[in-house]
Amino acid sequence: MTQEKFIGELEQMLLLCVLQLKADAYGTQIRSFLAEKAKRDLSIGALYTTLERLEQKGLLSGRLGEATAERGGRAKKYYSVTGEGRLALQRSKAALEQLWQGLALLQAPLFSQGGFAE
Amino acid sequence: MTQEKFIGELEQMLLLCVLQLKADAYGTQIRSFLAEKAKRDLSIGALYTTLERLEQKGLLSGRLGEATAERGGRAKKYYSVTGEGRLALQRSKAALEQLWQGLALLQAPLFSQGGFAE
DNA sequence: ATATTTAATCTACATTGTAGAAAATATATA
DNA sequence: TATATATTTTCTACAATGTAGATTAAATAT
Repeated sequence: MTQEKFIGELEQMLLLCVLQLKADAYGTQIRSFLAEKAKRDLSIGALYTTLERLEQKGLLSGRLGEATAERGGRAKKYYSVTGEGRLALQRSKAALEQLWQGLALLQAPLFSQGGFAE
Repeated sequence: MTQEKFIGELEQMLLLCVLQLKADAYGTQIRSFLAEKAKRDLSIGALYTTLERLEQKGLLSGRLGEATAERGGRAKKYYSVTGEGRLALQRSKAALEQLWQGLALLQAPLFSQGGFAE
């Protein structure tokens, strides 16, 4: 298979969250950020499973933080996006941009349900 | 589950292809279009399976064309994006735009990892 | 010690992505 | 009119990604 693989929709989003959160990108933060910005609520399991896979694929790299919690609690695992992760994001973005090119989705036809107009 | 579902990456792309191709959106065309614009090569099976699912979910609607082939062959199945399909696209786009907000991926850090130059 | 808090891991299953062979259906031609 | 050829879709099976909730881990507070 000569073609490079595309990453999934959620994978894309989590990578972006990590980039946005910079030094503060760990599980719970990422989850809140995604919910706030993208209106996408993930279960704990969905979140960590995907982060773990991203790490295994080499698109994210994680390191354990020391216990600097205010009230207590387990150590955080901080993530950052690798070079390969950034490349993957770029590729996805470029592809989507090509496909959106010239489309005016917000126009009238959007609400004309079922027809074939445009 | 109160949250609306997100559609997959490939689903997104196929919906966009159908929009772009307008009156000429059937399997083989869609496949070529995707390959050309997004550099994403799908097998026949991957293509039709996804189109079928999109139809079942009500994001695409399909109708059989009459046999107007030049040389012969089976009738084409033409697709168009439903109102719901357009909504789904908008939602995906909005979410991704939010997450990309302010990121300058092409800057220096992208090339600071081992061997990912472009 | 024991409760409480914060965060990550584990286990299991559903949905989406992928592939290639097979089938359907038309035209061309011997 | 059989048979080859072309075009396109359907079928079957499996891999990767998405999803959830219970459980575990590890810290602080009482």
